[in-house]
Amino acid sequence: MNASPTPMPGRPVRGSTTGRSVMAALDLFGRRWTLRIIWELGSEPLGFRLLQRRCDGMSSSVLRQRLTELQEARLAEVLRDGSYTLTPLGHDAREALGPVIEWSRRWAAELADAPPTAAEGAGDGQRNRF
Amino acid sequence: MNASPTPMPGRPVRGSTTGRSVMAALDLFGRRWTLRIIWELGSEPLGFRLLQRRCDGMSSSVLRQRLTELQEARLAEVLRDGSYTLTPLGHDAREALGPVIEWSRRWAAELADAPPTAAEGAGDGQRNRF
DNA sequence: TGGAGTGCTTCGGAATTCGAAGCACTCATC
DNA sequence: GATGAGTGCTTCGAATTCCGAAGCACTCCA
Repeated sequence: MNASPTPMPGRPVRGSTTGRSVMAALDLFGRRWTLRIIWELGSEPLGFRLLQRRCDGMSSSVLRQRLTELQEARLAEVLRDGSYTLTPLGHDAREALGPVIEWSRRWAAELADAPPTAAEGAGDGQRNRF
Repeated sequence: MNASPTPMPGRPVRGSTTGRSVMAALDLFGRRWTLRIIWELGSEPLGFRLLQRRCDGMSSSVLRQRLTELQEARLAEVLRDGSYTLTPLGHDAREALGPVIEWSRRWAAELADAPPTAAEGAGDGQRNRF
């Protein structure tokens, strides 16, 4: 498998020596596809290939990696029939994600009428404001 | 600069053809350090170098990239004095992250007494359950 | 006139992600 | 009982992303 161990609370995480649980969570969630997988898995148990399709055909190798991480972190588990689900803890996590989803709607709304025109951080005018 | 454009609601996102705002948000937040930056920036405005230190010395190139993305997404902005803050929208986002932080505590607690022993998804027993 | 500190860029190497291909297997259907 | 379709999962080379040290231009203070 690849490198970087599954972030867990209590011990140092990638790029952090503190080991605070928040940072561990932020690291876990801050990996490509992790949030998405939790989201998709939240509504119903899914088999590997179906889950992959739900995630816009993400690469199987990474999906496998993420699923392993989520299992190690006790957010997901495999059912008898081989499909994946969220554990109670995993469902909690997904619920915790609820406000983020709500926020994204406001975000979309806000960007809708706000002028996306401005030279938004592109190679804009003032370079050094010293 | 690097590739992959800043995810924005309304148009297709990396690995998604739907363009639903939720997916855009999940993509934006699912980039390394993004959540962390929002988190650190939430408490007070920070200059580039200080922010970098707060983020466990993350690489400056990526920090620059993330800050640009966050500005484009209207979550962050630069103050007169050159320091970075969250916009109101950005603060909303951070608040939306609150439950995730709470959850991480429960997560830590749960993993504390749960047996971290089991062969958790490692090359465990049954390979193909067909 | 020096440091010391800042925002930010460059760039080569390391790590992660992608995606197509394939393996082993099950479950119909023929 | 061969065939085809579907499944979970691996492998592996290439593309992308990330890292981190170094450096540039500049400001502020002594």
